[in-house]
Amino acid sequence: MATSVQLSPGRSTAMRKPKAPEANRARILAAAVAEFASRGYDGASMDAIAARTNTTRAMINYYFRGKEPLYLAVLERVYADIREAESGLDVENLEPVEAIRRIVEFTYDYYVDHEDFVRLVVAENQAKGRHMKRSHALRTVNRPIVEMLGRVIARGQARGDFRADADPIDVHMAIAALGMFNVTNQYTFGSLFQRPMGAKGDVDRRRAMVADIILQWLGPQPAG
Amino acid sequence: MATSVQLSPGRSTAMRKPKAPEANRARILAAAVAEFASRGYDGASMDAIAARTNTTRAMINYYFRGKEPLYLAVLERVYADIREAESGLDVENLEPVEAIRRIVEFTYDYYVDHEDFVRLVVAENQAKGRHMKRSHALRTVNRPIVEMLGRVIARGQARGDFRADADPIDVHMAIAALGMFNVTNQYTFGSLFQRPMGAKGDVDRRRAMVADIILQWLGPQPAG
DNA sequence: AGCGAACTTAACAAGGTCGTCAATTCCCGG
DNA sequence: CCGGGAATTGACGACCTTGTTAAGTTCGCT
Repeated sequence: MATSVQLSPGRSTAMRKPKAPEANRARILAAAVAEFASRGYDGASMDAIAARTNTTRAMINYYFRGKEPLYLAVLERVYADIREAESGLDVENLEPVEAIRRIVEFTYDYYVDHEDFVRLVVAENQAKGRHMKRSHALRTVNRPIVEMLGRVIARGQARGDFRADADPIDVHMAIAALGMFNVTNQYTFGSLFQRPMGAKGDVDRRRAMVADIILQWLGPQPAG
Repeated sequence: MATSVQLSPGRSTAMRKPKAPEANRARILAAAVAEFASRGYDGASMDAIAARTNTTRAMINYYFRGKEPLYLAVLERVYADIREAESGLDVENLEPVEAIRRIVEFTYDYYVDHEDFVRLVVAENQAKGRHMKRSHALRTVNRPIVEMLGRVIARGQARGDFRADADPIDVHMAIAALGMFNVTNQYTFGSLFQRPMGAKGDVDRRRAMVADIILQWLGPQPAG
């Protein structure tokens, strides 16, 4: 909408902080995360982001260089966040089965608690990874968690807990698929029998269910 | 005011269409499916749809009543398609384990072969089911497949093939989650180790994998 | 204090989108 | 042949979007 805000010079704006370079940047980025996650790339409006931050569209273009670079910064930000959260996982000292269970539960909870992240990932996939291709940093985000899984699986195989042909990437994919579906498809799927999903659903039960599915599958005996 | 799909009131052999009303309607709808699936609701352009059909935007608004009603018609169309395809599944005469395997394989293949459907479902979920709520027909689309699953699972439980607490909705959710993930997340996930997914991935291997996961989970012994 | 640079604001221009309306063509039945 | 209504066209108006630019403000440093 046409911003027809007329304010006398020296009134309310005078009380504003003199300078806030990095703080403003961070605030804009946070608002952009919310807006892009909520409305997608096309649906998101620079004015809406500006409105969330008490700044103007021109200022956003001053800090970032436009809509697309801002969106890329958003993607890199949320991916960096989950990577850091994953790094806090300490599973090397757990027995393989418990380690897998912890990884599954962490991943499941992270998706439930960070719906913005999930929505951004989905949006980027809907865009066929168009923007992601331009960021080299986003190419290897999944590697740490897969390597962690690989070490745990190898330990489990050495003990005979897991089947010999278990593949870390397949396992990660199954975990992510089952964990994300609750969040991503909660509207079309939840309409079925009014069964709530996502954060409002039966989180505890479903989290245990996903862990059971993965562990049953990883078990030593191949499919009969 | 017959705004909805109202055909000729009586079936008369002599009655003929003045021009090409239904043919154009169908062509517009098909183009709209492709455009909405490709670019999402906001990203889709009515002019682009018109361009795909050698017609004009005004004509689309003549047949349908605007962008949103058209989008709803698209949703109802693709959901009707999958429901009809599912109805062709004949699993009542199969043994429970084989029946589950067939259902999984059908669902998996349908997603791979109908990426448009999957993308539309994802888009609608990203929109928080905004448009879907207005269509009463879309409220019960998942019911047939879940009921089919319920009958198969009940048979399997009676034989002792499946665990007693298996829930059809949970099973359907797991199948859908694993099947959709390949298609929906192929870009962000496929970038990992350049492992192709979706229709270009190792379809046969992954399809069998999903069936194994489901059947292992359904197996009679609970998680040990 | 004064200067340069960072920061902020308001306004503009170009482009794109959608829905509608009056006018026109086309076909069919009388 | 001709009226009438369905089908189709072109054009208009209102709205929203983004990026830029020129002017103003504030700050840090010398």
